Amino acid sequence: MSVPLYEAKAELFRLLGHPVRIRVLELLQDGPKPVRELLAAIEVEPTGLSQHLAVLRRSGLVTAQREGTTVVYALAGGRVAGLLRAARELLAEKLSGQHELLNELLEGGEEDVAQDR
Amino acid sequence: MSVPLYEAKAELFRLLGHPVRIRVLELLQDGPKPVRELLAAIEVEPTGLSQHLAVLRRSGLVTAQREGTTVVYALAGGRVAGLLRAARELLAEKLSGQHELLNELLEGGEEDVAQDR
DNA sequence: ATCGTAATTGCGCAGATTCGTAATTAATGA
DNA sequence: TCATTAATTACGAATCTGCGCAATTACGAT
Repeated sequence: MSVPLYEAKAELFRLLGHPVRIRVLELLQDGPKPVRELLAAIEVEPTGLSQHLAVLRRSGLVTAQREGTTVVYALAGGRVAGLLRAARELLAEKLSGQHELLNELLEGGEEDVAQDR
Repeated sequence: MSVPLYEAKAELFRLLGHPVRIRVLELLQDGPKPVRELLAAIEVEPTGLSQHLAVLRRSGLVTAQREGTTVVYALAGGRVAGLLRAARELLAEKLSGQHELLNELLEGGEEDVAQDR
């Protein structure tokens, strides 16, 4: 195999590492949408959106289809939603962890938390 | 909330978007490991590894603990593995999709694939 | 205290990403 | 054909990331 698996994985994550692209994917979870609609929902300029859509298209995460004067985008494959869900769960875990930590601090406990530094 | 959720999600993905960091997380899935061991497994220089470990530490994805002369890293929370698995599945889907496409092309079918440009 | 090893940090440079402006393509209607 | 709107691409400037080298911290042994 010419490209190690972990490189492909890193590449995938790197592609997802932008707010606009995340929002696009989330919006597309509810079904295909024309660019115009994405544009209305995501605070970004047309040219910027196009560029991010191009990234997602090239990577094969979404598909584009011309319909008359507009272009309709859709998720390519069902696994994208699963990945986004996993990310959401991880974030939830992390934030709740911080919440617990905050409580411990407020209660004035002395337990060492031993992290960072 | 000061930071929109989709920004946090994008940030999370961005953190994962590097081969070395992916490999570290994968290795840590089998349990905590000292830096020395990661270093032996990952083809990267000590200073580079440290920098990537620092990124993962700051983001709270891993924890570090000093044990005498070495430092032991571990995954912080079980959801990281789930995220990596989701990524693996997505990649598998994508690659198998390409495989099917290849077959269609070899069979000389005329069906339009309508993707990218 | 000094040395040696493990690991991290500071810093400068090369390369990649992102964003905006301007130019381009595609389709539709006058 | 010409004008208009939707969407994309080209390109340059500003910014961010990753990497290597040198310096630093932390710990244990002599």
